Amino acid sequence: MIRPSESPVLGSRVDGRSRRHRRVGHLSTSDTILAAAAHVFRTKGYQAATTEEIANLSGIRKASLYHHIKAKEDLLYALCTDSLARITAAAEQVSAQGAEPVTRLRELVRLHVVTMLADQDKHAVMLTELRSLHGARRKQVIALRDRYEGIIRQTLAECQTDGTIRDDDTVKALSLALLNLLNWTIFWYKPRNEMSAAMVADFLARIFLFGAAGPKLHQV
Amino acid sequence: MIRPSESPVLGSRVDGRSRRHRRVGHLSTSDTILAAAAHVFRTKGYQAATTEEIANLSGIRKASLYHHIKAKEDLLYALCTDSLARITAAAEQVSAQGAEPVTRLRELVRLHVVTMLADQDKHAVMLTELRSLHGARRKQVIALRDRYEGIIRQTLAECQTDGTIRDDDTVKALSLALLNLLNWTIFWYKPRNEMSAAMVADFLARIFLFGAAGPKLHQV
DNA sequence: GTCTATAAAGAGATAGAC
DNA sequence: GTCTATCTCTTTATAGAC
Repeated sequence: MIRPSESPVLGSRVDGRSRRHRRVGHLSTSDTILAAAAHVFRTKGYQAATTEEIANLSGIRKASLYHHIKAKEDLLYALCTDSLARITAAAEQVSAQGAEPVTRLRELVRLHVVTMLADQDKHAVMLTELRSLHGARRKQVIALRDRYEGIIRQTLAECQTDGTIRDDDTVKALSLALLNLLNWTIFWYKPRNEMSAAMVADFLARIFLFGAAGPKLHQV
Repeated sequence: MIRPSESPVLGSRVDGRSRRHRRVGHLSTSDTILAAAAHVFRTKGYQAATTEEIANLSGIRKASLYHHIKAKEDLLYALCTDSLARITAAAEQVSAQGAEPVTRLRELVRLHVVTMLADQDKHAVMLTELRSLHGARRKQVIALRDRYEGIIRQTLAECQTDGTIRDDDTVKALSLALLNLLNWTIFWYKPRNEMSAAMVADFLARIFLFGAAGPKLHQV
């Protein structure tokens, strides 16, 4: 049974051997289903994705799916919380480093882009299929997202204070512009791109940091 | 019957009086249906949007819808071509002006953002629901989109030539970054925002132009 | 834990009256 | 041009055997 707080991330399981039936990449059945769901949800959208297609891609029959989940929406919820839990945990580590604000901001951008592009299916689903999640679970995912954005905004504010980012724009406007710049990448980046995810991240970070530079950065 | 090449844009009809049954905002029934479809497609996604809900929002019954369209997908196609035809026509006018490249680029950004935010439902559908359009019509919409992006890239290249945009980034990378910055706005901008659409456009243009500035801009 | 078979509901589209 | 009624197909989810 896939439970929100326990849902593992693709490729994260190392103890696959304890399972009776191993699959390609050492994923448990639940993990295989999650990966399949992410792929189909991303490609066709949540509503157009059928449980039958997810099952087939997972190597089982449609009915067997319901041994692992209670409803199709469970898969969406698991993917969203998984995506956000991971990226938020990493961002909080960066924030706790105590490095210069602008250095942390660069790291947050890199982390955001690299994490997002390392598992595009899952993060694309979180970013674009949230409207198909309903009730309390939708609110919960939005709260997780707000918490993550809070880390970005806090760092931006610190950059304004030390003069590396101009302070005549609001933190809110700056964070929206930054997330604009980063998030839309999910729609066009292909792993076989001439640029690696890290290169894309640094390219976008450079545009933002020059574009929103404060007095201090100009002296460098 | 809603035909792709004839589908009018919301609010554009001035000869509404020639219709027997006028509606709020002087929209013909076909226009009302298009607006309703745009709204429901955007809110729930194409697949989750039911023809019944579109009909109800249009003030008619589900079956009456099929006097105006042959299939649900017609609505998606009409919205996509409408969105792109309009923005492309305007962009081509800007390009024909003969002003300085960087001035034209600023105008293109303004046009892009203001047009997009003036009819968010329609443009959001074009930007995010394309995967639900199939066959030849999908290809056609992609071709329209490529043509529009071609105008942006051409202008960016001219900015590189005259030194207002740095030429050590590829035009392709720059255009992707610029469209990142502009397009994601559709997900968070609300008309009641403290910033007008034009202000958002100028804010984003400034970030991009400073962030990707070439040697000439630094002398200004 | 997976299977076949099927229930139950939803939704796109059509028929034909007015 | 809109309506009521209905067809038909798809899809989520369950029942119960193995």
